[in-house]
Amino acid sequence: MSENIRIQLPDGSVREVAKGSTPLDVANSISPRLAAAVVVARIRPLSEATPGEAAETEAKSAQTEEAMYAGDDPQGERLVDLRAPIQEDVALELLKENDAASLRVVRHSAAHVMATAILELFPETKLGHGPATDNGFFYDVYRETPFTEADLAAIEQRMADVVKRDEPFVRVEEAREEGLAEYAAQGEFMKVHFIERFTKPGDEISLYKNGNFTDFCRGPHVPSTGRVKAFKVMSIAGAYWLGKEDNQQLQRIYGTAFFSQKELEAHFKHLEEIKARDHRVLGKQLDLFSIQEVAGAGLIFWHPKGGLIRKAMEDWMRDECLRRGYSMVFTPHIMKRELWNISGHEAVYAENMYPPMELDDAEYRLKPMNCPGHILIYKSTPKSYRDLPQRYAELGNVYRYERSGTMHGLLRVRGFTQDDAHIFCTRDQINSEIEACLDFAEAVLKTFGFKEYRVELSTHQPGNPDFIGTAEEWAQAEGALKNVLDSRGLSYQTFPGEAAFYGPKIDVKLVDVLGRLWQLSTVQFDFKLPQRFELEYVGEDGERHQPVMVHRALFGSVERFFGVLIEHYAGSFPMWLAPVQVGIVPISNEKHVAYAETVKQRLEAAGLRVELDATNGKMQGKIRDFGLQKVPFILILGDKESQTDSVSVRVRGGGDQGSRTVEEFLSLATTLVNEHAMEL
RNA sequence: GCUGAUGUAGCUCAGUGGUAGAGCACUCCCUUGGUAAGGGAGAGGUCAUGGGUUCAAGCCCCAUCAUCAGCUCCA
Repeated sequence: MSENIRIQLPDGSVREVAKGSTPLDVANSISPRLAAAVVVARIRPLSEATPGEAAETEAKSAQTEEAMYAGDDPQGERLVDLRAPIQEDVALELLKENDAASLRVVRHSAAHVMATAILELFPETKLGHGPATDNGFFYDVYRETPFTEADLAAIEQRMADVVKRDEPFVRVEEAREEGLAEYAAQGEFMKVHFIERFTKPGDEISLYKNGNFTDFCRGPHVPSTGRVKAFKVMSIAGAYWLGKEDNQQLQRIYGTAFFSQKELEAHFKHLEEIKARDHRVLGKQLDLFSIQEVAGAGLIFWHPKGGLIRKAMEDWMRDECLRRGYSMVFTPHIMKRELWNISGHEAVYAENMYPPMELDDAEYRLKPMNCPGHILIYKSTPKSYRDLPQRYAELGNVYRYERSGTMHGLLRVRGFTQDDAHIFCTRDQINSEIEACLDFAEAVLKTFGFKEYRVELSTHQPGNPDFIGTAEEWAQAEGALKNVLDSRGLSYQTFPGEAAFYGPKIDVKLVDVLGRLWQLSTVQFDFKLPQRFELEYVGEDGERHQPVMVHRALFGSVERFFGVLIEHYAGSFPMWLAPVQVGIVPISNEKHVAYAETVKQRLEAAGLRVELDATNGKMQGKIRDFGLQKVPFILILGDKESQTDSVSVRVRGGGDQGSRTVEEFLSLATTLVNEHAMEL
């Protein structure tokens, strides 16, 4: 008895096909060319009332194991193989290669192709999991001996063979216990773990086979290995089994795949672009900063040009703090161990701190945070409710021990400068203060040219002793932060267990020009340190009360912010930040240096940062040098200019702009500086 | 901290056991020019550090340090 089901296509048309037909059948019935182009299908059952938009949460968590293996909501839409029989009325989308979901599928299939190749070449290897990632895919494997570069090349070659064989990916269902037994017999301990974790006794588990290779996998996959047309084995790195440091280490082999060689090449070009923006590379090329082996890892030397940029950043920050009612304070770099006992850092933060140093009869420690210092200032005199809020700001140098191997240019260091502030206020003032902090954070992002950002709320993990304080206190603090976010209408994600040990926090992560996310600003609520230090103020009622604290850093770390700025601008800083704003090139040293000197002086008198190249060389070379240094304006000065009190202007990225009088140029340049203009 | 790779001139890199190389940058000389590289000469290296193997080590072995790609952690 043949039963029919209804297939609704994206254009709204409905087809009746025999129950058990596959997406490929449907594609073939439309056109053979479509059937050849389609990669995977997305279906949504029509029978039940289906939620309109359900797919929102998927992207973010796609890399977690749960998301990789847990079944989709059967009511919602899901991706299926082209050969998966359809058993009910569905809305069907046939996804071709241009669909983002297809790319993930082909990458996942590429991971299987790689695993196939690995097992053919190195049969002793045990498989972990092999998901698609944002940029490609990886497969975690376990093997006693490490893979070498040559092994990777061999794997890549063998993958080409597997692709050439064009083996169909076949989905097979089998009893869970059967699968478990087989994998256990083969010593595939990781597969056994995954099956036990992601399926229940009595379940059918799904396996995907291509040729002789079988993998426990949820799918879907492209129809056959031949569809994995452009791929590359990229690199190898260690990864802990299940992400836990005390577990054994696996070898994670990274690769990437695309539908065409052209896209693969474009991807490598994109990687080149990212590399060209790398702040470590630009920091060297533009002579902004260095890290010196002889001084120690993770410690930054700011060179003169980086120093000028830092000064511009800090000047803006200090002015803005004063304008917003902060006081500037300064606290010592080392303080007695006793202080860190009181603050609780000794108890929960010691492993991130430099070891104590003995001085006279006391032990001192380098500060990893500025809060205790600011607290001591607060405590130094009695406070009345009339004094609150007290907002203490400091560009404080802190030192934290970071494990070797974690450092990364300016972005992850051992010594850095926090634009740190602590606000001591009454409970009534919490909302307005946190709100003001968020407003300040937005001003920072806007001023420095970032248009997009994300807000994250980090809360504690109940029962975890690393978080000091009672459940009530945490509930109150987390409630306060949520209130502010909600009342400001900000959308945010919540991360349980990510709070600082003394209180919950709001993090603002910015999105740079390449769409990358950076953790910078943080606003943290703290009820605990005021208790530990027994802070008080005298209220209107004449009684003693305890203030609460807000910790806030907006650059986060001046070093990290600088690193992000370098990459965001690719070293082409806007006028107000550029270390050299104007480069002057005399056409002939003999004839034009004198005039060039006078122009330089006039520009400098107006506060501009000017460099005159009077070295022996041709003007073309000097223009090139300033160009490579990404100087915003280059002025060419020759006979014509000296006779008319003018300058010939070249603008970064725009070439020759013709002549202006010195006055005209001066007013243009100073306006760009004063307005913090992003464009030249 | 862990896995893998790397460390040679200021920078980018070549150099597979037998007297350390290139380009750029630098110094000097010639050249004095019209919008992204004129020409010539010179100087510059404890081959990351410390051990070891060898008649002989930049090269092979061990350890340490640093860097890179990740894991873990984080501002």
